Amino acid sequence: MTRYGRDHKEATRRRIIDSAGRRFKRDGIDGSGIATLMADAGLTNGAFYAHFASKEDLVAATVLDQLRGQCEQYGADLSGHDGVERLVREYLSTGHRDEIEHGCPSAALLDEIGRCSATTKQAYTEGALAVVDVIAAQLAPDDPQSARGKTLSLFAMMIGTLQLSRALADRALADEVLDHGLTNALALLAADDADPDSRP
Amino acid sequence: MTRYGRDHKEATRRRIIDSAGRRFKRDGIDGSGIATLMADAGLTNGAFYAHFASKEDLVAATVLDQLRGQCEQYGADLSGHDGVERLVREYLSTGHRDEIEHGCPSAALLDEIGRCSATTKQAYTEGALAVVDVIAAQLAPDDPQSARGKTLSLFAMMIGTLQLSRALADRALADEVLDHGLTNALALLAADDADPDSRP
DNA sequence: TGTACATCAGTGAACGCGCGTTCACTGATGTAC
DNA sequence: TGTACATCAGTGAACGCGCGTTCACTGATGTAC
Repeated sequence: MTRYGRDHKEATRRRIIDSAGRRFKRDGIDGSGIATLMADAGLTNGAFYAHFASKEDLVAATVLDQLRGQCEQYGADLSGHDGVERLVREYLSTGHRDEIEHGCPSAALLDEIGRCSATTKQAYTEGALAVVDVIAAQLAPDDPQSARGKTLSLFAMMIGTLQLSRALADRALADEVLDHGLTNALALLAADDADPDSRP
Repeated sequence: MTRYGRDHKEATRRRIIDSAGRRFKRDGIDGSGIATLMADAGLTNGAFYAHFASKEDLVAATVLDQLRGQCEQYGADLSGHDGVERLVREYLSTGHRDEIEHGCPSAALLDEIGRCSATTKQAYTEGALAVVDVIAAQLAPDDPQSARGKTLSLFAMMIGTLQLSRALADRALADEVLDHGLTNALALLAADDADPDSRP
């Protein structure tokens, strides 16, 4: 039927999205041009529009794909008890901070995503909720919805902490940010949040 | 001596930095061109290099200026007891989220700053530390240094929360993120962090 | 089995445009006499 | 007080380049006979 094997084109599209994920996280969305993105995938610029309607279209597809990959990875990492604590420790590590292109897409791109089209923000919303649900399901297997608020805050805190650690020019201070972030993230995790309105 | 008044040029430089702060926060650093930045200040592109050595030079100056402005603003807002709590409530409000160009530069630009030159990251480091110190001094007037870790985490959490709220396409969910973020930020603020190593 | 044809993923040059940067020039101003 | 000159902040056109996008074309493949 198709001359290149049934899913040759689908595989190429996947290859573009995979390498674009790494490139976007490394150089930013605005900082990554079509020619570079295609060269990363071993192709030339002209082939791009056989796979995507526009750069924005690739951005939305890549953001969603990155977050789905994060879901799968976290789903595997979270097995066993203490799963979330291990995840938090891994997230707020110097290794994660220094390997941007293999790390969390939210930490690498969140403020840029806030400036993207509605379509991209919808893709982000869908993907981020899926990530949050994976974590919440581990925190409260009986009622994941009850843990969503805490999980959203934990997620936001980890993102901000990693970005801050990456933006600081002073290595010792950057490490200190991760350290304190870990302490406070674990405290948030351990906190009893039964009565959120009992503040003075 | 100088024909345009003693500080005419200095005033123009300030005008460029002020409007660049707003433009960068709105459109991103990569998303703001020299011609646009100069037009914002009521000038043409050619005059740019009489004030700055390069775009990076402007970026570094603007980042530092934005953070110093934040210091002054917070210094004023923090007066009186409950100052930090009021600051957190203001920061995690829908008003702050929806007024990016007048808001926190870290929330608008932090992941982009992480990709900037060492010079810009040094400017960011200096400015961010000053902001953190203003808050820490309010939390622990007798020993600000002791509150720095907690303040860094609070700052990171607020940045991540605002970015997340801005990136979500679902208004109700975005508001929920701010709500839970506020609850958990206030909990972090109220927490007794005397023994950070007493985790199970 | 061998040849003619249809398919279509990918090529590479070109489009107009805005980027960061440079530079010869303008023209309003303050100074000197 | 009036004129000639020096200063220099700002202008606007131009530089080469990379951007996102378009399109006529290539050439490897599978199908038909």
